[in-house]
Amino acid sequence: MASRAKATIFDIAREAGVSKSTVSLVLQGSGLIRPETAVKVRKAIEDVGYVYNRGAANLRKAHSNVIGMVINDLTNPFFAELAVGMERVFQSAGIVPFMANTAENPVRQEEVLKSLMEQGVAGLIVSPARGTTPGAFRRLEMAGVPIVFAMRRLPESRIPVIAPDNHRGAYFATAHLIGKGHRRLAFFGGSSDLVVYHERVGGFREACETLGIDTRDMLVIEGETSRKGGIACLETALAMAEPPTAALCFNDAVAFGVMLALRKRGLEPGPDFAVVGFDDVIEAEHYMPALTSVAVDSPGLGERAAHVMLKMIQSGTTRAEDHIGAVNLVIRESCGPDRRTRNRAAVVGGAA
Amino acid sequence: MASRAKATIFDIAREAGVSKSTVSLVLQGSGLIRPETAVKVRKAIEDVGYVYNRGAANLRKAHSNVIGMVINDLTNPFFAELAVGMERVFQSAGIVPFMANTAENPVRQEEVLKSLMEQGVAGLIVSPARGTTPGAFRRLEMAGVPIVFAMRRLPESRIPVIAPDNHRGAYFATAHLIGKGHRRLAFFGGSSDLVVYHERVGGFREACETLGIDTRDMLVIEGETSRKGGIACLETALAMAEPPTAALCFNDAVAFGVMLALRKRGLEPGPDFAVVGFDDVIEAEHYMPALTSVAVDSPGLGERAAHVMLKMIQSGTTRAEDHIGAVNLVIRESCGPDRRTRNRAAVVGGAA
DNA sequence: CCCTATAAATGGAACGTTCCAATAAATCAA
DNA sequence: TTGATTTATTGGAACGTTCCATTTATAGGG
Repeated sequence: MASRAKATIFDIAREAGVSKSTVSLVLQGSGLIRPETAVKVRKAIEDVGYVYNRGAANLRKAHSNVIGMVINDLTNPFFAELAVGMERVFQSAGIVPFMANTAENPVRQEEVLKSLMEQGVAGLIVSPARGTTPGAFRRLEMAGVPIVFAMRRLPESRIPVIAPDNHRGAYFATAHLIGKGHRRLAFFGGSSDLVVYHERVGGFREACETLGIDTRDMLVIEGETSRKGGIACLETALAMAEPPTAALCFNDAVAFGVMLALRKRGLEPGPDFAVVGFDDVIEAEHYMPALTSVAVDSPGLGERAAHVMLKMIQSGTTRAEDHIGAVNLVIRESCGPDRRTRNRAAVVGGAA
Repeated sequence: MASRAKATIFDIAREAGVSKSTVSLVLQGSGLIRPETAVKVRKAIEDVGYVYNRGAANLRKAHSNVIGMVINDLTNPFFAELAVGMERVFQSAGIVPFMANTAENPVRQEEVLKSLMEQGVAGLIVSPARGTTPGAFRRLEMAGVPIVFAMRRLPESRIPVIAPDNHRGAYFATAHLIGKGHRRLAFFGGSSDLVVYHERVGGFREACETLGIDTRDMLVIEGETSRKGGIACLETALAMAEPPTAALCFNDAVAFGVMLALRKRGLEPGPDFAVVGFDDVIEAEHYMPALTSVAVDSPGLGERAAHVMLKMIQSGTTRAEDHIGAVNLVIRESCGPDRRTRNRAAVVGGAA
């Protein structure tokens, strides 16, 4: 019986022979209602095809149960997994989060945030777009909306962050390369407008310095964080007078690009040039050769971010502790000619 | 200056020395307001840190500008791209769509749909989860919410569908294999609870029959639509007395699995066993060997779906034409030992 | 049988907007 | 000057809910 105009609690009330207040109480599962009455009301709800108007409710209720997840790049499986991790915990909390993609575009991000604010979100988990200005979240903060950053942080912000231990991951990976005997190393890809970049390069530098690599033997080449960027980085590096023999890549996409470019030049990734990735996406394991990479557990970080968010909402605060997630260097076949570990994946590292 | 209680149009009105109605008009960009007044109001809006309450507005306005996109699997880049295509269109229409992931779970999907309805969506684009029951969208339809299916359809539904020409794509791919001289062919992966599966298998069958392949020489093996599924299919096939020499795979993930399993057995994908994928995800091009696959242009389909949705909303209808998108067989290196086309990508086909 | 305590149900105001009808001010034609 | 017309602005009701303060019914104690 689809009536054109949508039914309200008044229609249900009439149908069930009670008052609108009673219907409201039933809707909220209040124990104040006599069970038989509740049954009667629920039947009426079913009969008239009623759909709850959350907008109207929120008008009165102070806060909504809507949580927004703002992701910088959904086509990157890495971030998609982050989103999925968050969804999992919200689901079990009975909340349906809304996702929006910013496609690494700060302007787009602005629109998305505005829209979510207007929608009256109870909280926001954000993986900020590259180039986000420090003031982008001012309005949200002013409005007292709880915010959590995931995977990425902003330079000078007091908003809590859930992110992997980039520094340590880069350190482990670099140490691994040095342990394989490499003495001239490169860091490929990424750009300095990302805090993550500085953390990873920082880990790379610290490992080099600590383990006795000369400053002139460490090479940092910025580039796109994509296959294309990886290809470009390798070209640049190999064009040098004294090229590096190994590279830590900003992420796995860059690493795939590097391997592709090596092949194109007739070089074999691994024996001829060692490459390590970062993020450990699913493809890393299935690549030829399988890519050694720093695993960051993005679904786990997503879950963590969601938990922090729920706690913030529950306690009505806008502050929370940062959380730096453990990383693991997953050793596969792409780095160094060490035949002992060839064809066998091993795990070392494991940060606090 | 962030006042704890959020500002309303009344606060702005007081601040600017006008009435709430004037503020409302300014907010809607009405031309009825004297420009100087509008300026004054806009300044007040800025000063008090006002955020528009869309929920309250929708209460009055009949319909919201919220559009929901319900995706069955966001970690699959194929569907993520679909979503991105849709977003692009909505963005340029000034709409921020909300995405939700159902993770191929009909129960989850039910929750998501309910939540979106309560939120008062103006329209819904859905890639339904596997195993969705025919009645899952009844309430939405009753409520008169415009719905479009993308990529997937439901068996007996009158909801408009935007999907690739699966039948023709499978036909082209199969014809290509037969053209390479293969005479015993398999279809790998997928399961019959998906309409897409029947379309693709249908195309495969038709090509075989039309081009003179004996029925006993065409093999259909169901399986998971993942790498793992592909591996399993190949094992099954090669264990047969008279194994096939080529396979069309349900999607690229299955194809990757098949290639992996071939390698593990010391066989070279291409020369030793031809494999064709479906969907043409980005990795297909970069794989070793590069995968021949049926390209379906998912962002394009997403855009199309979004356009159809906008038109439905605009015209207040709940009906629209189906749209079957063109497909292209992108020939790379993974099928058949034909050296002439080796290392060169070529495009054939191109459906209406 | 009355008074009080408890349980169940209810009416009204409020939430922040939009939109219509109405008013006030300014302009114009005669 | 007067009435008609146009231009800007405004108050009030309505949207669908929640929640508080009441009311009504039911039971218990003396």
